[in-house]
Amino acid sequence: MPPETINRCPLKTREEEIMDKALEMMTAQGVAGLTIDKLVANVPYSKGTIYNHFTCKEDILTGLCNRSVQNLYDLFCHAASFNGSSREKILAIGYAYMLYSLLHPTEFMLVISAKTPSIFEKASDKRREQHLALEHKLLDSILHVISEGLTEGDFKLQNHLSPAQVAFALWSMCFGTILLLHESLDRCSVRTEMKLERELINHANLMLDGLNWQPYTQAHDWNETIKQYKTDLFPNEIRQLKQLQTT
Amino acid sequence: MPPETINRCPLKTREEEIMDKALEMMTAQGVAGLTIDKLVANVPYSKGTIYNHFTCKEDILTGLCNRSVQNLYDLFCHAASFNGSSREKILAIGYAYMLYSLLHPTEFMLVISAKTPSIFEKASDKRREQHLALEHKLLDSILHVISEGLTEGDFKLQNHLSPAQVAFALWSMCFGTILLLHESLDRCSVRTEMKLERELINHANLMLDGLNWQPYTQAHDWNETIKQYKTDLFPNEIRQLKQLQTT
DNA sequence: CGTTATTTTGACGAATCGTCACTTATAAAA
DNA sequence: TTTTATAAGTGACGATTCGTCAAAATAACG
Repeated sequence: MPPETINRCPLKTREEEIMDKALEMMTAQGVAGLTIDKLVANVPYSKGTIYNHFTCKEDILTGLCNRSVQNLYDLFCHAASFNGSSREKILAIGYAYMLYSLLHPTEFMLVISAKTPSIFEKASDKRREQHLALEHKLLDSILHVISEGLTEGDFKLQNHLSPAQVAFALWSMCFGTILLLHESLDRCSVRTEMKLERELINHANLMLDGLNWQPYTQAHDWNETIKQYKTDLFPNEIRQLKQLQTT
Repeated sequence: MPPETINRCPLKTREEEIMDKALEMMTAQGVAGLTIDKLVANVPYSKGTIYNHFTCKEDILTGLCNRSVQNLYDLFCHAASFNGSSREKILAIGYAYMLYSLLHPTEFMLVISAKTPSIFEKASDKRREQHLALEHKLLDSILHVISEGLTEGDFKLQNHLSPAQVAFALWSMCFGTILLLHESLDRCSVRTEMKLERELINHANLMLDGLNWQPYTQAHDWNETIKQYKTDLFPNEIRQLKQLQTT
């Protein structure tokens, strides 16, 4: 018999260990900098062992992506706990999304690349299913705030929009904005004049106004709300971010 | 002396020929299916000649991406020529963006991958500059419709938003929506219940309502406008799309 | 200790990228 | 026409990289 009880736990740790090192290498040398051979050299296991945990390189990437979505989910839940109106909560989720993309650029980019057929198709079924489940969870956390807004009467569904459609509208809008303005991407021509935080808030407010989600942009001091995000809701993340920017 | 006048023209043709074949291979076998060796085998030129036109594989991808942005620009201009209100024109641009992504999925995905540092950094300076210039042109075509809407009094700039910010808001929103709902991406968990055309129009209308861009969603028959897009503005594209879907 | 089941290992084959020394083609000069 | 200079084309080659697999190491059990 093989080592059962003894190895079950270390096995999980080892998987994390491999992913940690892979992420470290990618952060240092870009996605293309991750090489199985180099990874083997930086990890106390051999190539065969790595291929025992992951079916291929793309499987490692998808695994990292999943871990990332889980972390993002946790941050979304924290954002939804903001002590304020439902509109402030939904905006906080968008803000959390942005913070995450800035704090963990490599992982954020990974979430996109992992959606690419060339990567996703090669990943193992196990990690693929995991990914879909996690994504669902993420959307649910947004849906939760939406139903809160509905029950509190802060906005009404119009034009035959379902809550899921509203959630998706907000999500895709944040996603597009962050993606196009992300530092990790080589500056688009627009990038020069645009500041991510400002534009994200603008876009979100435009869409929330379009939804007639109270209070309107004009009827509230949103700068004050954002200040609260920074000081009360995400003080740790803001501090980390400042640290990151000075180095 | 080398062949000057005689070769200058064929050189350009040859470059197109190589890119055409590369695109064909990628459409058939995915982005990973494109291999220099395979490309050499499918083209009447040798590897050395290819490397004479392109510095590396990534340079070919960026070249294809640029060609794609140019085509998209042409489509945007056509959309902006729609015979209707400024809001109808701006919505037509979003619709054109979607049509393009459906008609040329490989090229659409390329526009994203080409923004990835691992690709963009390796491309030649020449193609990088070209890319930025093309992207600027693309944004300008949107800006043009925005200033039209402003001069016609269909909406007003509010909250200190500049025309460029409005253009960017609309662009990034369309981009995010199309990207997340694109067939080329493996279905997100949301994908199942969402239809690209419907959601794109929804999102655009939400944002345009937020901008107070007249006429409001409720005050106009947008289904009729979309029907006009299909029959009057993009009859060829719609036909091609139907052909594509039946095969 | 010996046997059996499992994990770990790294050398290997296959595929791919990009280079470079050499060949071919073309046009000006003799 | 022949020669020569220069550009363009070629494909064999070295260098990487991926993923496999037979053999070695390890652990449990009799």
